[in-house]
Amino acid sequence: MENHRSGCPINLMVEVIGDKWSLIIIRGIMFDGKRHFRELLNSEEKIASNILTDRLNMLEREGIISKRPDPEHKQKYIYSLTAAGIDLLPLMVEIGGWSLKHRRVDPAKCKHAEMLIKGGKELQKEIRKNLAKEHLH
Amino acid sequence: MENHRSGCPINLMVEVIGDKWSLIIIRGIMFDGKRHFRELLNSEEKIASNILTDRLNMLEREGIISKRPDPEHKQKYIYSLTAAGIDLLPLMVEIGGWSLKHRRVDPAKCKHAEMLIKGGKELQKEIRKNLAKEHLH
DNA sequence: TTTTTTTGATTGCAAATAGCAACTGGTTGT
DNA sequence: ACAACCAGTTGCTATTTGCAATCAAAAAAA
Repeated sequence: MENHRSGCPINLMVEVIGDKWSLIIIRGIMFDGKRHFRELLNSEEKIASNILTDRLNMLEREGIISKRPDPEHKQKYIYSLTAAGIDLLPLMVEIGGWSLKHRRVDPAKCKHAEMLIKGGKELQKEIRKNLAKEHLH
Repeated sequence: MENHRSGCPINLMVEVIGDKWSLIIIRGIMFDGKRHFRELLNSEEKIASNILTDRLNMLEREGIISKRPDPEHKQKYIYSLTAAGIDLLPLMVEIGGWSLKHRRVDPAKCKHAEMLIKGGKELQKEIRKNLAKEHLH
């Protein structure tokens, strides 16, 4: 049985991705085309391998990502976004926009964010379509 | 000096509100009209008073909320959203929308979220205006 | 075939964070 | 005077994170 602090929408989201790593992992899969454990491990923020293992399992259990064996490489797994994971796109865009406005971001690290803000809803729909094609198998 | 894991917009947001409580506190101030320590302490999720103290100080230091003495009550403080805090409104709406769609929310706890989704951009602008009036002193 | 490298993890331990209950000095209403 | 209330602190335990070393299986190189 699941035991939640409350059934409030904000809280239920926070209980899942309210930590220091989940959104970093989702960012890697969603925007950086990272699909393998090792690629995610090499993020700039230097996530530890045990934490990465833990979060990938959690995100899979929560229905945000899915995992399947890589047919091209017997010891690799391919991590994909589920429909729920892809639906986090607008949220990621909002986060990017807010940080762009209110944090001292590194301009070199904002290509995706700037493009997504400027591209508006149409670009977002385009990216959404691509994500669906590449992730929903 | 500030030491960040990276200058990426997603990461800089996660470093601030990537925990189990910050967004719960912001929700209380933004949607439930909570302006005093005691009101925030009585959230359904039962935040501990030391954590609340810590997060309020952090959110103030990060420029998301501000704090001033309550003129009507010498031992109370009034917590307000800053402009950056108010700019989190679209993010909160996205979170609500996502949870409404992908989590098993408690219908009784979704009045705000449902209203904000259905109300669209116009309602959001209206609420934004009210927040500005009540919080930016 | 043997060796080396790479894969997604696991382990052990220190440090940081969260959770919990009791408590504080000061303020307020009666 | 006094009980209730205020934001916040303290002391303690439990859980989570950070970090480095390590693992067996599979793949690549020799």
